[in-house]
Amino acid sequence: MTFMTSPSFRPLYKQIKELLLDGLRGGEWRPGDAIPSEIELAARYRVSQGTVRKAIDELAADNLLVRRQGKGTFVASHGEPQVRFRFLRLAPDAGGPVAAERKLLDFRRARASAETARLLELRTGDSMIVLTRLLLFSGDPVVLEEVWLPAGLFRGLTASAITEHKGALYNLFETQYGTRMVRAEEKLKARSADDETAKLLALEPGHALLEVERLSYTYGDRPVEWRRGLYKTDRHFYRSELG
Amino acid sequence: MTFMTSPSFRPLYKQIKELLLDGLRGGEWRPGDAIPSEIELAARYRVSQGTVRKAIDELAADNLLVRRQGKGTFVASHGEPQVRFRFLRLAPDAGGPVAAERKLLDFRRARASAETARLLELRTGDSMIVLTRLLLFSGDPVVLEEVWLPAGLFRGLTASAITEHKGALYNLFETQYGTRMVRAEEKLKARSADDETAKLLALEPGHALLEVERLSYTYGDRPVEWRRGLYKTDRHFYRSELG
DNA sequence: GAGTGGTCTAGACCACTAG
DNA sequence: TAGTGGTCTAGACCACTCC
Repeated sequence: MTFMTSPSFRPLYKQIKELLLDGLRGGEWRPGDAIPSEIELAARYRVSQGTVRKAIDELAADNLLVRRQGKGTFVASHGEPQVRFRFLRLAPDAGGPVAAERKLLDFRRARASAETARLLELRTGDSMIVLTRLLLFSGDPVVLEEVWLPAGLFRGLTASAITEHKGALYNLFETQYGTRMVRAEEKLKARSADDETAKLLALEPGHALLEVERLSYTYGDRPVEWRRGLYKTDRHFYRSELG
Repeated sequence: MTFMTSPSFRPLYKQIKELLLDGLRGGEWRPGDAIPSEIELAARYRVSQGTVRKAIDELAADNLLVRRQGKGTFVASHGEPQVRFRFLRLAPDAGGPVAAERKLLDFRRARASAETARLLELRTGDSMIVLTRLLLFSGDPVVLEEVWLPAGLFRGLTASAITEHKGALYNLFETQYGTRMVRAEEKLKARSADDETAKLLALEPGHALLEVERLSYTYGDRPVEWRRGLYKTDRHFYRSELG
């Protein structure tokens, strides 16, 4: 199976990668599952093991799969602790563990504004779920954030499901609603606290806060969540790496 | 050449990678140069082309090398326009090109504080170069930053060399002083403008600003620059990607 | 056409994990 | 010991660039 006749040439391993992505999107293998072995996949797709390998390499580089020598290749999951820190970029000035307490302040339904609809590729007025929550570190309120989700993707999501869930929101989403957040883009600005925010974050109005807007994507670059967070950066900072 | 006898097994391609890194560190190939072809390197190191290939793959993934099909493999350089946006994460709210004007406000020598010395792995009191500059976008001052450099690495650096140089500072550093910035870590906080900053950024004192501290590294994870920037985020935002 | 990186294959063998 | 991913090789051929 070695046909590549230009023009518009598409490498075999890229095609295999697409097939594997289809399996991930379609739920054939779910977060935490092992996918078939390289030899098995090579036989299934009638290509050499090396070609499957290269496809998997790229998916692993994209953080969609995790290879474990001797054990197999697994679908990446927000259940693994190290993954959480890829999405929560806040770290304490003084080292030490980050044990966050989450307090759900509000849970409601709303209609998508023109702007929200545009970002999430929905129609204006589409039904959405909005939740407001507070993150506290050792009792100190540090993050106030609002999360917007398309209601269609999270049918049956309730406030108590969130408060009772242990672990990250993204873990709940992937285990209960089959939506895995794969990557996100954030836009940061500095902003002064308004009265209500100041009260919730236990600081004076006008205090400088870090505003973080996040658009999260699932497989295939489909946007499925929008967040706006206000971070108190008195004893924490946002870490960014420039490669 | 296929000896790998555990324990403390180190793959051949990792060793080749180290050898290539030595060449980069030592200046055998300079930014913009082509390195020898894969076949040539395979012959030099007595390994197969595939092994060299894997070493180069990793260096390319680290943004140290750039592959160009049909032409060769080149040492990454800050001269290429697309690289600049890997380090300047500020983008305008309304799209459009980012043409920044740079104004050097101050150029002086100083001694490393204990904190600076710790970060840059120097000794307290070591000689340093400090420059303060303003970045303007379409005439509007947006970034005020202070850059700390070990004087030993940048002998002969003058204010006029900086003001006369076209292109990014990092481009000047790599072409004139042989120090290429490979990656950086940034810590972000929100902060209120003090009187002097407010004046320079044309805003009122107390205005919320984004504070960005950057530690930049050259080959081999050696820290060689520390920066502190204050960003006006009224019409610009800092972009971050969570993989 | 010559030279470069890019793809694909087939096979051998090593390192790691688990039963 | 069997099965998995990881390394390494040798060789064939393709795509791209430049002369």
